[in-house]
Amino acid sequence: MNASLLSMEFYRRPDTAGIARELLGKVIITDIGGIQSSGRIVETEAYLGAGDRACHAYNYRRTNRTETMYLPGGYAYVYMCYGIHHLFNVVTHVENEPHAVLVRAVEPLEGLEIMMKRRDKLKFLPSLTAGPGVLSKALGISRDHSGQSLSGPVIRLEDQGFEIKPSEIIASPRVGVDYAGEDALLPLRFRIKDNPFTSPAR
DNA sequence: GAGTAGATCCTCT
DNA sequence: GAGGATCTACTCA
Repeated sequence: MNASLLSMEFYRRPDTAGIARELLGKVIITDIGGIQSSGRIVETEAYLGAGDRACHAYNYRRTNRTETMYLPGGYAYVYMCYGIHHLFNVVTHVENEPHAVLVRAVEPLEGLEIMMKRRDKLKFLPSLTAGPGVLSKALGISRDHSGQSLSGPVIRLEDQGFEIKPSEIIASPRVGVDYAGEDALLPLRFRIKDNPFTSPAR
């Protein structure tokens, strides 16, 4: 296998939307409690920092929670939503520019058994990792991992040689951001065409 | 198979 | 003290 860790230069470019598109097909590997599990990214969503009203750090709002997004690219930003779901983000751009890419869905590769166990599932179904809340649960990612390096021992992002053709990538507008004016029209959500592990289209 | 309501708790005002 | 980048189960057809 031709696996290579993604470089810091990859994350630290100013083109967050481009990074979100290129993350499709890359592989997330977690090593939690000595057990390894991994999944291929099939759906992402870009958050363009201070100029993006849908982003937590809009207008450079700075709190304990968003502090992680101000790190330079290459770190994990994990936060809790609705009290029960952990959402896994990849921090991009340079230090003090709070851009991030939300990973919305992955296709399981290794550690199927441990993922099913974490999700209390007996069968292998696409819904195991199709959705931002459930994929982090399946991979064992929690709020404790916010600020972790993406080249570190616990969480790694690798290029394992999966090629995604441009014609297989669907870009669509994000939902629920009508108020954001022109930003609402930007196609910042990326998915792999016809992949059963993407979350259902809205 | 599709649509809707409720769960549940951390974070910011 | 209100709300949120969601998921699941239950209802109805």
